[in-house]
Amino acid sequence: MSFPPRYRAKSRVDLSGEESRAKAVAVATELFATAGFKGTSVAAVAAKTGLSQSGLLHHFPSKAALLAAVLEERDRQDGDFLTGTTAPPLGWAAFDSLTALAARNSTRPHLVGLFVRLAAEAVEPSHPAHTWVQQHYAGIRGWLTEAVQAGKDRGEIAADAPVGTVVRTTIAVIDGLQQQWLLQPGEVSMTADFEAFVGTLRARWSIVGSG
Amino acid sequence: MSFPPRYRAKSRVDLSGEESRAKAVAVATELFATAGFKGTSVAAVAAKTGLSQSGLLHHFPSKAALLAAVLEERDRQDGDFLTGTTAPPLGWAAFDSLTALAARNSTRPHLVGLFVRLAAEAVEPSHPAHTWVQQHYAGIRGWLTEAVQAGKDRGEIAADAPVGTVVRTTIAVIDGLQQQWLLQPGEVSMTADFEAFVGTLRARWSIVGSG
DNA sequence: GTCTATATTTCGATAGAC
DNA sequence: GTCTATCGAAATATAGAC
Repeated sequence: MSFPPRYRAKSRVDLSGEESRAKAVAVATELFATAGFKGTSVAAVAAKTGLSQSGLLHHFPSKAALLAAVLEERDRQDGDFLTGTTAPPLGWAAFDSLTALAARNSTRPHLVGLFVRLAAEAVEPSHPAHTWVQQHYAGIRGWLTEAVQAGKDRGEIAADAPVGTVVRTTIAVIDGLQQQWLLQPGEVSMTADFEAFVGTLRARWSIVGSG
Repeated sequence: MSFPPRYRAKSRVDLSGEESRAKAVAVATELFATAGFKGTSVAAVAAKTGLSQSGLLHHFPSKAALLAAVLEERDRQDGDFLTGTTAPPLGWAAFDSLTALAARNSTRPHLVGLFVRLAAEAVEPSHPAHTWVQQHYAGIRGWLTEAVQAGKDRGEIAADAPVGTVVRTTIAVIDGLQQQWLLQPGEVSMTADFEAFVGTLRARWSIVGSG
């Protein structure tokens, strides 16, 4: 038999509290992904977490703070994939990494839904996720731009390939396929379609013998 | 000097009422485009229209009915462009029509924002615009699929071109470029980027001498 | 056709007990 | 850390006068 909570040593981490918080973030991710930020109430997150509304707001001072925690967690899960500590892939290898990312996302509809919903909502500068969305796009744009430029430098990608257009179009394909995938679950393969798109890019801009 | 309204002939169309309704639809389009459906209040639409909330709800029994009117008007403005009475363009000409549509949309941020916002929101089956969004995608998918297939039949597009993938990717590029265009106003040309994308498709799937 | 007034929920957030 | 209770604001929608 263990001591009741109030007799625990002060230095002990309150795991139960941490778990509640983590569960709330997971629940909020799911609800934000399906109903959006505006369309999700704090009460709904609390109920599905198994807390009262006040109990939830003990961990997050406001709804916006809850969103911030959700985005932070998303970045933590996804961040290492493209911008991790390992050297970023360059040239066509970067597109292969994006294909792998598409395959990975195909198993995580919640994170895809979260991004699609928030990217659309947060177009407005006043939206609490606006800065995050802008930074997300700036990040992947910069990452891919460097990869394409490096591909040119090493003679893998044609020197006259329009870097900006290729980068923007590639990002557009990923985003657009996600939208269709969410709308037609099971009928679309983001991975296969993106792979085919990369194939057309290679056919157009590869330097023969290196692609 | 004209008679006061109550003495007008009964059969006369009340233009002032029609105008209020039309203005409300225009205002709602703008607000739905920027703040989304969930994020826009009936009161906000009424205020910007110059009506009281009840005055607005006289024309539309509910907020969902207002949305329906907005979508109907959007379809009316856009419908004739791709699916009009004229014969639909076939083969590569269909992609040129899409380029023209991109150019046209570049002058109408409200309608682009409306679509991007609603397409993301209405992924959920319970959203009042869900059916509309699904029908919109089904429509453009069918339209483009027929065009590509016809391009094959007339020997314009390679017989081994993957129709479904080309169609889905093309739609994805349009949607994705719209998202980036909304997020980076002025820094992106949807038209130029889409045109370049069509160029890569042509380079890959054109039958020499006919593209 | 438009208004004022109001009914009814639901929202985000706070106060204070345990 | 979690709860009950509650506040104030904002939401959709309705009733009835003009």
